[in-house]
Amino acid sequence: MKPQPQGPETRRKLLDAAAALYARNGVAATTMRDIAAACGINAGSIYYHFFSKDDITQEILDFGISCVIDNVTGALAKLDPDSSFLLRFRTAIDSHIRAFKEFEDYTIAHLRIFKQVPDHVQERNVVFRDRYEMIWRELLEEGVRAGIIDPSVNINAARLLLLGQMNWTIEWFVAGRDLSTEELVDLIARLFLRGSMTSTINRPGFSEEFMVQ
Amino acid sequence: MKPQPQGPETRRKLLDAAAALYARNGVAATTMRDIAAACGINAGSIYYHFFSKDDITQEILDFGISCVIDNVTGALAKLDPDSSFLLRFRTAIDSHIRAFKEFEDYTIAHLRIFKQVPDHVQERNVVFRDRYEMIWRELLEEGVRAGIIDPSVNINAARLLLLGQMNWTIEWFVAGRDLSTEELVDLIARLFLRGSMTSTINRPGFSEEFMVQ
DNA sequence: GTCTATATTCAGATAGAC
DNA sequence: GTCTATCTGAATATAGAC
Repeated sequence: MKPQPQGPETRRKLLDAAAALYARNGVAATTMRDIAAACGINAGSIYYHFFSKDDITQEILDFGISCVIDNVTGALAKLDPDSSFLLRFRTAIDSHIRAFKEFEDYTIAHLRIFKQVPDHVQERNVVFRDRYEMIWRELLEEGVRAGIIDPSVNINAARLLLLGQMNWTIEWFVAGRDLSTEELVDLIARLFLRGSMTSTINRPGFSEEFMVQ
Repeated sequence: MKPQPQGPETRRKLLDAAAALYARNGVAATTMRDIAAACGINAGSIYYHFFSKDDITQEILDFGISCVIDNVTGALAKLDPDSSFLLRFRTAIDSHIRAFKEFEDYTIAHLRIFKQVPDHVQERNVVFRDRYEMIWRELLEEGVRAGIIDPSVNINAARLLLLGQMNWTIEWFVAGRDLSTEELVDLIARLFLRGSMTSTINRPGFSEEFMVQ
């Protein structure tokens, strides 16, 4: 079953509407009246479903990351237990990008508003963020153990660069416009693993010469 | 001379204060009273220097990208005219990352608030954004012509991935904490050009096998 | 479970004194 | 060039009817 925020119909419609508005305009610029209007009810009625605006914000942030965790974890779990690191890596990228698309109002809201919400809301959400980082930390360590990723690479920084690159795709990627989702996933995996150089240049030994100032 | 927003002292102090507040809290959550208080004046006095809040926002967005353009353009111009693509590429990354740090209130504000400002403010700012993308477009095309970047790589998408990766560093990179700026720049250049694989695996021919599902 | 009505606070912006 | 004072609209949240 497709994951979704908890609760009855109207409550979920309110969250969906709020997520879309947050993603587009930010939290402070989104009013309770806007959220209510998008669901055809009045602002006062929201308070039957939620304690406060922060309460709504919290739920959107939490779902915006946990839906990605579930999608990536699920995709990796479905793989053959002894599938290669390369397949697992590509699967993780693929399920990350597809989750961002499938739940885009929540995931975009999550990324765009995180730094602009009250501290106590951020703090509760960090638990999810840490859990997600751990998935990627373990995956990259697996790549090092498998002899694929060079141990000389700072994999903490590399992980943050990789995730940042994927997160930023929400700002420009529109599936099927110039690029299919599959092509995007392939390119991200390729750049991270093999880079962009031609095969003839990208040979053992070149690493020592190529960065000399 | 270090670039900075135009105008007399108080005006610049107001912009500096507004940029810092925008970067931290977003536009809508930043009040004219907040900005004024950070400069030790009253809210009404701001209107001697600016027409409106949007006027301030526009100037912060425009400077937040033009300072990066100036820094990168300047760094590339200082290079020997026949320096290698590899040096020019690393220099561009280096000057981008350093400009983001040097003008961080403006650059972070730019990236965080862009999608949340009125359309007419965004539209005026897009001129600068396009100019910056052009610098990188030409640089990557130069890499293809030099035989360094594989022509099979979609360089439009690769450019957006690279810039996105660098932009996202504002969310996690603190110079000197786990990583120096130079190490970050090296890693970004390395991953984009050579990837993360070990030299023994990353040989010609491997490209055909490694991505099979 | 949603309504109307409203209390309270605070936003952006203006006017005119100094 | 900055001040004080204030207009006007709009925000979150509450209360009680239905």
